[in-house]
This record gives sequence, C-alpha cells and structure tokens, in this order.
Amino acid sequence: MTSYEQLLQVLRDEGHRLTPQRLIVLRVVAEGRQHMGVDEVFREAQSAYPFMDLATVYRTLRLFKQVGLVTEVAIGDRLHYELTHPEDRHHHMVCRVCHGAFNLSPHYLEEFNRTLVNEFGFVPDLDHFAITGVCVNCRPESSGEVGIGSEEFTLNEDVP
Amino acid sequence: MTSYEQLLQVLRDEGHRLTPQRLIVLRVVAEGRQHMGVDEVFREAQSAYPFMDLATVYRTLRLFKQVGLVTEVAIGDRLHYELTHPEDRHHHMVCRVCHGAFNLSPHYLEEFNRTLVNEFGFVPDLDHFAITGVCVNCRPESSGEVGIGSEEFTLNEDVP
DNA sequence: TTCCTTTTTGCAATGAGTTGCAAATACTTG
DNA sequence: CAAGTATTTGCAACTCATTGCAAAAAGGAA
Repeated sequence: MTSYEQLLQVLRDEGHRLTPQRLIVLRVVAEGRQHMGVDEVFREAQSAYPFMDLATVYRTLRLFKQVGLVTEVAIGDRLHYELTHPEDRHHHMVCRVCHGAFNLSPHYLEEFNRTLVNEFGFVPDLDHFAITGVCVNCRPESSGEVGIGSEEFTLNEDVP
Repeated sequence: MTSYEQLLQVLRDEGHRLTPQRLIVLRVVAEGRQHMGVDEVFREAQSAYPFMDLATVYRTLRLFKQVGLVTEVAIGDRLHYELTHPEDRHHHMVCRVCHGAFNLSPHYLEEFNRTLVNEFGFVPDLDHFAITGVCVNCRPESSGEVGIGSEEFTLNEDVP
C-alpha cells in the first residue's frame, strides 16, 4: 500500500466518499510544494479535471483539514495548505513584510502550551498555530545570524 | 483635557483630520464594551450619524489600529476592536466552541517572545496576538478549577 | 473669511471564502 | 448488476472586508 493509498484509506475510514475531485485535490496537494494557495491548488486541479469548481476545492481542503490530511496556514490573509507529515510537525512564523514563512519546531511551544492548560484549562489549537511578525531579513537593524531550528522558504506566488 | 480629547490629540498629532465620522467611531468604541464587532460599531455609529458608511467604519478602525488607539482581535473569523488601554495590555485566548474570549497577561508570552527574537531574529507581533483553542467550560472532561490571571467575557452578539 | 491643496468619504465594484439548493453520483444492499 | 439513499458537486447568491474613483470636506495660508 503506497503512502497515497494510505491517505485515501483515512478518508474511507471516516466514511467520506472518494470522488474524482477529492482524489485530484489530494494528489495536487501531495505532490505540490509547501503552503499551496487555494487558487494554485485550483489551477492545478482544474488542469487535471476541467470541471473542477472552486467551491469544491475549498470544501475539499476544509474536509482534508478536518480529517488531518492537510494543515492550513494563514499567510498574509490567504489560506494555504500543505500535506500533513506527522513525523515533521511544525508551526509557522510568517513575516508581515516579505510574506515568507519559517518553520518553527513544536518544542518552542511546549511550555507555553503546558502553561495555558495548567493555569487556565485552555487547550490551544497549536496544530494551526502561526505567528506573524518581522523576520530577520526584513528587520532594518538586522545583523544576520540566525540560530538553528528555523527553515525558511519563500512563497513563489504573488501575495499582495 | 479629558481622556477622550487625549485620544483626539493622537490623531491630530499624526496629521489625521478630525471628521465627524472619526469622532463618532472613536466615541462608539470608547464607550462600547470590549471586542466590538465591526457591524456592531457600524450600527451604533449609524444611529448617531445616519450617513455613516460601512467602508468608512472599516477604514476608520484600520486607521485607529495603525495609530494604536484601538486593538484588533480576530474572533471566530471576524474582526473585533477594543479601545487600547496602555496600562492593561493583554492578549487573547479565543474559544473555538463558545467564541468566548479570555484575556491573557503579556507575562505568559514574554519568554516565548525572547526565544523567537534570540534564536531566530524573528520579532513577533504580540500586540495582535490571539490564540484559538477550547476553553475550560467547553471541554468535555472539564473539572472546573481555573487559575488566576484569566478574565472571561462572552460575546453578546451572534457569531456563527 | 475665502481659496487652495490634500485627505477623506460614499458608492460601486472587487476579492476571498462560504452556503443553499437542485441535480448528479458514490457507495450500500439485495 | 440494478435500485435506493445519503453524500457531494456545481452553480449562483451571499458575507465580510478591501479598493478605485469622483465628489465632498478638513485644515492651512492669504
């Protein structure tokens, strides 16, 4: 059983139907780069299946998020999606200036998470956690050195 | 000079014009409860100034946010605004189930903030920080006790 | 006060995302 | 493999928020 078929099994197990649209959106996201924008997913899906509707893409991505197949990241006001890799869970730091996204190891949020649960009984949704700010490259006084644990990648689509 | 006039002075000092629309929106937010939704601000402003336009409310709130008069909080996908009280800065924990918002003292984020800056050179926007999750009242296994530092208030408008 | 320049408003159009509903279709059972 | 049912799709309409642009108005100078 390939890893793609394992993903399909997740859908089947939860009682969701395997429609051509879902198979194609899943393949597009699985084979695409990190953080695909919805319009990007839509264009690629449509080229494989011309009847694809944008609303279906939105609904499908929302479903995939619910069952944990993909992770949603809000980058510069727009929703982006990436395949969930359980062995490489990470959060995001999104730069308000360049719209670049940096991965952040869950380790850095563990203590914060414990504090919220213990002090307030509040269980935060860290799976969809992203924090905006200004990255080291976009800071005027930036002097360069960055520690380990961060992995940058810049969007190659236009984000206004 | 009243505190309301001090707020106006902030606008004047930055070269913004004092239009009737801005005065009214400021008064509505200053006298309203915490976390007012945009539509709520709009309705109240319109009842004081019938020509008020929704786009003006959005632009005005955005301006007020830029100059620091108000703080923007995203609650359940919608933008909410509250007057900024410099002596009572706080972040928000927003419950995904009941849409209630809990204040969170900046103290709990200080270490996280330091870590991001020191390790990654990333300066997070903590002023607009809100984290979603499930609050103690909405957790099935909730056993009740909550520590100090949290102050709850529930929305009295409908959030779907 | 009057004139002038620049900002701001109101309106309509746009963009991202969601939703209601009838038609289409995936899966189940016989 | 055919029929039945519940889910899903496609379309259009809708919501929240933003934006382009001409008309209106705020604030400064004469």
